Amino acid sequence: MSPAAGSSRWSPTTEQLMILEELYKSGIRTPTASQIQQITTHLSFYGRIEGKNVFYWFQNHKARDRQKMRRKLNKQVQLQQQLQLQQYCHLKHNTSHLFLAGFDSLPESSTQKVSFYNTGLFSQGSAASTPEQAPDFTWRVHNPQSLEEKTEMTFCNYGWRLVDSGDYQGCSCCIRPLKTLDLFPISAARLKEEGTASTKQLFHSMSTN
Amino acid sequence: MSPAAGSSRWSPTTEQLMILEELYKSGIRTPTASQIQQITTHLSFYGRIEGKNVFYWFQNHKARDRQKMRRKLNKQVQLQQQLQLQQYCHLKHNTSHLFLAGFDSLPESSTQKVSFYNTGLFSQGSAASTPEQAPDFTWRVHNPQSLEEKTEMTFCNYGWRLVDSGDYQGCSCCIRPLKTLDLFPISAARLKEEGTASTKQLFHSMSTN
DNA sequence: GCAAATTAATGATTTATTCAAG
DNA sequence: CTTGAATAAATCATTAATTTGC
Repeated sequence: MSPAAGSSRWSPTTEQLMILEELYKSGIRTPTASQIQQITTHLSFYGRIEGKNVFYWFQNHKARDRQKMRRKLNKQVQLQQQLQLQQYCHLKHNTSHLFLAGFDSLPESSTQKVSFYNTGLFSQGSAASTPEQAPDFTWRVHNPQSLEEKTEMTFCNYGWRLVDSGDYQGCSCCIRPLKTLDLFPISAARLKEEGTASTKQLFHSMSTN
Repeated sequence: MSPAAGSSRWSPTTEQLMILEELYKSGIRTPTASQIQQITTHLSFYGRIEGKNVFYWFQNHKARDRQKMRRKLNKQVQLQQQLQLQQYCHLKHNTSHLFLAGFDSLPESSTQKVSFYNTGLFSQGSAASTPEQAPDFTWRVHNPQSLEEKTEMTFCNYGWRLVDSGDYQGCSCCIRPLKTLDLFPISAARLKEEGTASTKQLFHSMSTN
């Protein structure tokens, strides 16, 4: 690619990335238009950047973070399920003279719900974000006092005018009510990616031991 | 709400709506930023309107149109399935001395694919759109010659500057390759809304005849 | 070492879903 | 119930890592 002409898509410099991650860690998830503008302005010191880049970065980072967490949770739950299954099979083995043949559904907790936003990753963040090795990144974004203020714009779509509302108002994600997601009966799309091993699979993995 | 202060959300005037629908019928689905700007400008003659209103209108209209069509298609297919099922059952009845008991899957075509964009609703539109009762709507949007030009922006997100590229370039939806959707093995989300009746349901509906 | 070829990350777009005003 | 607005999920597309054969 031509070096100066800029390639077709933005790729963040190391510093830009560090700052963005710092902001994310500090609790920002869906920055308002004015937040985006300020962030863009500050980051443009380290290289070419537009508002939409910042917007997309947060959107993608949030989504992929969630995705990562889901996968992790599912792994845990799968392990737990396997354990339960083994216990169950053990019981079954010890009492095989009483009942026979396989079973198709896990005994309990298959439809257990887990609070998604309560897992700590989405914590308020106002507590710390100690700038350990943060370089010349000195502008703070959290303004705990104004957490009550409703953010006038949380999504930044076509043609929104940037409304300068002074300083940052903290992350909007902290205000909205917590959501709970079904952990187990998951949409087909999710199943595609992090499909919780079916009982059949579990059986298979066990039989090969 | 206060009358003059503007209610919380835009509600299109009759004329604005008519024009928007005319544009939609003419083939526009995902207008570019410049298209949005021009449309907005023209529509603002009939009442207060912003670019994002136009943007959202097309997005929603397209989505709900598709949804409507899906429902219609599914109804058709369900009927067809029912017919097939009845035929099958008839055959089954006439040969019931040969095989026994119920079946769980439809005999054929359960995984048939159907071209979604080929159903006519998404037709090119350059052919007609005769302005039947279109009032003072005189500005054309289709420019068949420049269909080859790639639209530089198809989605209009945060902070995109409106790039004035002269006139309209025709709808981008006409350029992209046709997509085919699985008609039958459908995502859970779709199933929720327009769930094609399961064999069980079909049986039930038949048994109540 | 070093490109061509694969694969993994991730920026950008589109589609689906949800919320809420009227 | 309809529909404007907003968000989340899925998908596309390009770039960076990484591997592989020389």
